[in-house]
Amino acid sequence: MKKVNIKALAKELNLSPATVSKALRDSHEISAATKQRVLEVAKQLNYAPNAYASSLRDRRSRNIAVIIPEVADSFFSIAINGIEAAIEEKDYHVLIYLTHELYAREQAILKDFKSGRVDGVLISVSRETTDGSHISELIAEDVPVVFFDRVLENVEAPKVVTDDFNSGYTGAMHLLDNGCRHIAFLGISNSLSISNNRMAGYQQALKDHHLTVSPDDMITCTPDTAANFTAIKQLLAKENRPDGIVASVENLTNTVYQVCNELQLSIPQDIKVVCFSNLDIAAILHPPLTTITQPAFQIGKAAAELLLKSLGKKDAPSPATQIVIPSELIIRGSSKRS
Amino acid sequence: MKKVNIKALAKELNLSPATVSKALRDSHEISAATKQRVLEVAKQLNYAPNAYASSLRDRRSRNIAVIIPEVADSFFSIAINGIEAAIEEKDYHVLIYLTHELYAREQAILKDFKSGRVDGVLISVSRETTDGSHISELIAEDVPVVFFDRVLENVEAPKVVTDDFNSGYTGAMHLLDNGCRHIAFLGISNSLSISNNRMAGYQQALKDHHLTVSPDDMITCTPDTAANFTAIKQLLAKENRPDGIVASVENLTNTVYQVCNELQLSIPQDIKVVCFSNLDIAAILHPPLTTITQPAFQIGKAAAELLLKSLGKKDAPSPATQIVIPSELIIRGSSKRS
DNA sequence: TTTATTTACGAAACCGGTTTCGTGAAGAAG
DNA sequence: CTTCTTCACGAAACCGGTTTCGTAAATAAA
Repeated sequence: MKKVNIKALAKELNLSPATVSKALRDSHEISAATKQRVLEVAKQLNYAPNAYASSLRDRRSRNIAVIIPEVADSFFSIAINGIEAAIEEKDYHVLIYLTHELYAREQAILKDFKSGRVDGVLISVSRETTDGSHISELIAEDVPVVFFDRVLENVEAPKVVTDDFNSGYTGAMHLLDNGCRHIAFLGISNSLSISNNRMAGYQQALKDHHLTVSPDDMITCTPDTAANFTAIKQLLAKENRPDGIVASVENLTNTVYQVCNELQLSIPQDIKVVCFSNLDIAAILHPPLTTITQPAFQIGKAAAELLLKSLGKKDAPSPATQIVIPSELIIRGSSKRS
Repeated sequence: MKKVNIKALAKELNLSPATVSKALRDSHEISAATKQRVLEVAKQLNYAPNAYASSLRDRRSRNIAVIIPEVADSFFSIAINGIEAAIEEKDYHVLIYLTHELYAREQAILKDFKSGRVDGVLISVSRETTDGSHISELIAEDVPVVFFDRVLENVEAPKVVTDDFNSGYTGAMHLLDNGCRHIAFLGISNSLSISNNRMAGYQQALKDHHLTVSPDDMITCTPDTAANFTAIKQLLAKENRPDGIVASVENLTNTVYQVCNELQLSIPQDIKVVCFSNLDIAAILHPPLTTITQPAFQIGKAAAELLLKSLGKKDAPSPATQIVIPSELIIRGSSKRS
């Protein structure tokens, strides 16, 4: 089968490409009879308009990009569903891009978007990202950007986040209430807002309990699982080891449990654990994991809705817009009072 | 900042767009001095070529599509990494599309690809997909397609799969060897090759042990978790309930464990469980889950490599190409002999 | 010195739709 | 019967790069 374009279609119909185009777009200038003829033959010939030609002419692609660090994290996979739910039927395509937590890749992806490849961007930045100039540049080129979850505070764009400070506070407070007196915090970055805010909440909880915050108890984890294992093991093997852990991302769960296993520390007797996580199987872990569950779907949806508004150009949200959707502490066995 | 296109750039340089274009593409017809000038001014003006214009002219987009049912499944999220690893540096973009297990959506996505939006497609079909005409039509339009994991046998296109029959056989055999005599199978579709092949392997294992295969013990699960819960609960609440379960996809793990929990059946004493899964946290479940782990990364990578070859048009793989990469049984607590 | 070749660049066509503008014909208004 | 609209459609420009082809100038070969 050959490529049947609008010209071929027009020839078949003995009409001009202009007329065919208008008929397909249901223009009022075309008679009902002609429209029907065109539609019929188009279907019969299996005509599919070239998306790039339209994009070129319209100067818009009807594509929006979702940039996330990784897809193997239930927060992001659920957030994507929220995004798609908002975009649904809006005649936009959702393109998913993964940075694999690499700043260089994030830069490269955004750079490519300056060319008009997408009409808007939803982004959750990588762990490595500290500088937001690549994002600001994109915004300067009139490509609307909306942050979700992992935001850069100093870039002027709408943001949708959860209440990271409160969540960190609540998580640590929960452990304190259950008897912990020496709590460690596992972050994923020194620059990332979510990590810092969650840590700040954790610190505040300690302070409110008149406990000192020790830098040794705050570890910054990396995407390297083996390295995290070593670091956490070192932390928990210390003489004066923590009796509680607040882990700031889902992917640390496995490592924490493995280390405890290896060190023969039993959860929650020896050490209690709270983890930011959206995994539904948290409930069937050994022991079931107490989680701070983020409203992933709602965050994705809200962010997409903001972006759609920005695209509408009608009532574009202010760059200062910040939507905060609270997380929920779900108490399970891993933090049970002994 | 305005959109700076090649014309504006040419004007700034006092050159023609043709010359600028050639300079940017490092054509031999352009002098080194001019090339450098162009490059400098292009960078200075922040010039980014319009991807759609190039695609239109070249009649290729340098995009490839990955179509999967869901991203919240570690098989697929890992497979994506494999795909990206193969595509890396090949100057192609990877676009991820989700069908959410809906045939209608799969059709809609593929239909859109007839327009030349992507140069090739990697697909793992939805549960609902039985008819492959939407895929055949795409192939007929000269868009190369490669199946991975969830393939349609009767569509002529290269395929990359794991040894589903053997895996089902091995999983069931493992349970039988550990004392099970009444094993149930949880599938996800009556038409999907992976589900059927895994089930066939399971059946063969039973036959080899001279056990009868009962239709009542083979459940077809849906994307509806609640419904699955009910069905599995019904199965396990029967008087003559199974003493072993082979679950054909990762997402069933949670439900199976939850049902056992609710029915107070302990794993593995009362019932042993094997599940197809790539979850690394299988090891920290309660009890640790025996899995059949698919080579997700390798499958993704191999599929992408086949597609790249198809795009090359040089040594395109035969449509009959079928690569089989074996899965691995990882024995853990959930199937331990009592 | 003449001819052949190479070099470096520009004009214009092209990819495939969309849209503006113009026009002939039919129908309505005067 | 004339004038004004409305209707239905086509020619051509356009979106932004890329490529073919042509050409003037510079250089090399004869």
